[in-house]
Amino acid sequence: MTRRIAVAAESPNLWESHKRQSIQDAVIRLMCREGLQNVTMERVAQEVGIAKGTVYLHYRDKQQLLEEVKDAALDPLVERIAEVVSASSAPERKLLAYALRYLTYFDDSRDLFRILLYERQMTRTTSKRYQTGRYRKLVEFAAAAIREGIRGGEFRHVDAHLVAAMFVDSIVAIVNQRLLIDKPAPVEDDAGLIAEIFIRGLAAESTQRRRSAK
Amino acid sequence: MTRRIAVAAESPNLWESHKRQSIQDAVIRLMCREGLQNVTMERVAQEVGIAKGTVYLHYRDKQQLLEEVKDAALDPLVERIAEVVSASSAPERKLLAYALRYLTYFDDSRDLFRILLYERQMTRTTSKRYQTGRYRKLVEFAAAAIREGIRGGEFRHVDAHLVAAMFVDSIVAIVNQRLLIDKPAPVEDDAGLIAEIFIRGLAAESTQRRRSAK
Amino acid sequence: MTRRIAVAAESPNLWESHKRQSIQDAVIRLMCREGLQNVTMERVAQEVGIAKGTVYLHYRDKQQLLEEVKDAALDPLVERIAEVVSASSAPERKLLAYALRYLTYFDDSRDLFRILLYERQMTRTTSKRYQTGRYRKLVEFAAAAIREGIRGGEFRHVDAHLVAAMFVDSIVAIVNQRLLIDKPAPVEDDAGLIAEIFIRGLAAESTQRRRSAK
Amino acid sequence: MTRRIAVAAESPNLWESHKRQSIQDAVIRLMCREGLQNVTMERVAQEVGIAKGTVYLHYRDKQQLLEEVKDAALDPLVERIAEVVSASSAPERKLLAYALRYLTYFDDSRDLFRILLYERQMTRTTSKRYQTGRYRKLVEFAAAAIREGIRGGEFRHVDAHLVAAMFVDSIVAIVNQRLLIDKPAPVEDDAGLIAEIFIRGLAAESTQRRRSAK
DNA sequence: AATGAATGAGAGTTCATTCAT
DNA sequence: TATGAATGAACTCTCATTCAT
Repeated sequence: MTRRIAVAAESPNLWESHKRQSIQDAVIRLMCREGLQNVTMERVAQEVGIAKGTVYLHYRDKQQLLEEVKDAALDPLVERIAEVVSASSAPERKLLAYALRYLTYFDDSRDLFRILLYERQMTRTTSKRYQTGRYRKLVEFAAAAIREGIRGGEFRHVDAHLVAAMFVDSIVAIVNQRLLIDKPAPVEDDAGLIAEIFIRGLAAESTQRRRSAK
Repeated sequence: MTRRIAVAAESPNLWESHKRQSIQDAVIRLMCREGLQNVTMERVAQEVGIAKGTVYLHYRDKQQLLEEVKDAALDPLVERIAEVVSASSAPERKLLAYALRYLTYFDDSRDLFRILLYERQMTRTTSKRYQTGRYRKLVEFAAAAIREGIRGGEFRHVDAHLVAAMFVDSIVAIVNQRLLIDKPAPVEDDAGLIAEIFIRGLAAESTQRRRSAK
Repeated sequence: MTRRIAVAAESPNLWESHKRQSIQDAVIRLMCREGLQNVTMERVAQEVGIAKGTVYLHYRDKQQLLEEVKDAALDPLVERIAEVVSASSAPERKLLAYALRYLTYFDDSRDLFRILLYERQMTRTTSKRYQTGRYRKLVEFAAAAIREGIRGGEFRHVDAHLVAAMFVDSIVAIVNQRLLIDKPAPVEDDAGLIAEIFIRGLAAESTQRRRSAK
Repeated sequence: MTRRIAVAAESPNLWESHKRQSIQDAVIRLMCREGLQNVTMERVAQEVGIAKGTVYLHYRDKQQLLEEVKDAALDPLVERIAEVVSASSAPERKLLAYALRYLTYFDDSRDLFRILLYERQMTRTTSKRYQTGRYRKLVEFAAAAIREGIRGGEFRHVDAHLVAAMFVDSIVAIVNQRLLIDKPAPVEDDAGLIAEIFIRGLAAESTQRRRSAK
């Protein structure tokens, strides 16, 4: 998993950054191994092998730590999705690429994201950022692609935002299903399924005809 | 809302059942009014008007209470959805009815379900039951309808279970969007949108042609 | 030391009151024995022989506990002084009685009051109540007596409030001196000294003459 | 404000002395600006612009630092009062001069002295030194003047030490009142008031007559 | 059956002090 | 001499759970 923290060229900050990293890693290990409930500052410190007070040298309080862990884990996803949407490909390709990247990203570290996204305290902790932030962004990215399709005549006139939410959560549903299955299909297949359902589901009449005429 | 507690044939247990009911109601009132965070055993007892210790006469511990509240709130949904799927209508109608009932159900008491389903502690509490239980059932119901459509030739050959998961979480996505919007569209509209996306998305080539020829 | 807590006629409140009393007593014992610094909730509970959590059953937080200890210790003083001032005796007698009661009151439990009044945390804790409250009241009582004397012609025209403050703190000074001395003089003597200094110090010219003519 | 630290004849210690000075200044700035509560070793070091550990090179611990700050701030007062008392003027003039210098001294930097003298932690910190030290000295100075007056026949036979304590705390009372008032009277007026009360209060019968005959 | 006072482990947080560099 | 990261004990407060009545 790639976690990126703003690291200026200064060397001491690099070191500081390493330590924050260790703490964040400990949080994640703890989350995955013992559940969010057991992520106490004491345990975190213990896990890193430092004193409880030392954690407070790097993070103002627990909430800040948790937020940063979440951000570090999810921001790259948002960025990667943003790339997809700002590309110049057709809306249909965008939806496909969107689903593909999403699935790929989560496939890398399933457990972590399940906790990060679906454990309550995490949601609480960052609810504001999340609701107005990441999730909303992800939905908006999808909505943008859909609107583009509508404008271009490929898609029917639908409430793009609503369908975008469906699209995003459909991906999440697949992420979850993949978590439950021992040997899930290749991400490409599942991404293809999602994209196809929505592309067809959204297809304008004319497109449908063309499609069916193919 | 119909809530059923395992009641053996004994008559005095009816009284017991009443009391459990009061406690559960108190939990729900508290959840909606003050948030899950403030659902402490103390407050629950206070709300019912009994002593804290008395709650433990009816529930082993807090977790059991919370689980039962969740079950009581969500089981009726599962039942109502089950009815839809076991009807003899066409798969397309079933998906529509499914989405409609789901949305309607949640629309009735938004706050409660938001907490019940998306607050972390609730998820934690019942995560096992949920994953192997209710959610799975709901997905299976949708999958059944989809398989039916596939067998009947109306739907393409897809992984019914996967698409069913997408379908269910798409509804959840809409439920969530409706929670964020002040004046959401009529449930019928949103249910229609969901159903249409998936029906079209799933439509077999032949069906597509027929549809587009309409 | 008499501490009085509003005790209604109800019996359970009496019991509750007893327990609060025990806790307050423990606080006082701790203060005197080991200093305010060692008055932690843990130690207090230990001293009473109860659990830390139990203290919080009776007091919202530490501050409330400390405030109540202070109030319980000092309110009676204020009441007793209030009696003196509202009597119908001559201003001179009032000042004497004032000093006497003050000294007597503190003489009963020296250590306690030293801490209560002069330890910083106590001042902090209750600073608002104190500054606008008890101390101000005590000063105002003395000021009232002085104003009365001014109106009656016995005292010169002075800033009654300022002199009252001097009067009160002079008493405190004597209280403190008594705390430092092994065998202090009888309170009556010291009270007499204070009263005489201020009565003479305030005496109007005419009064002075009369006095000196005696 | 002149602060003098015991500096032996060694020259390198001059430098040491400078650094202690900076630290003490920082403490005072911090006290006045943000309150005693925020005087942590961290903040002190920050304020000086040195590392926290460096502070411990100059002061054994926090308590020692605070004590020295207090000493440095109050010793000059004691010295100035000492001058007054050792002068050759009449006892009445001495009391007036005493009060005047005292008030003037505190009037210069009210906030600092309020904290230094009345914040709990400071009192705690230096209570022993204070009681047997500075305060005692101040009282003794006043007592000396009073005894002088008694010997000279101007004052009545009273317990000089006790009245001296009253005198000093009366001044403190006025200092405090001045701190609470927006626009206090000129120090001369208040000093005059104090001195007059005590001079008259102490006046021997003969003196009283002379006075009233004026 | 019902009570509710008592418990006590454990949470997050602060800060004076130390010590390897 | 100076650093400042690290420490860890101590603090206040919460709350699920127990148990004598």
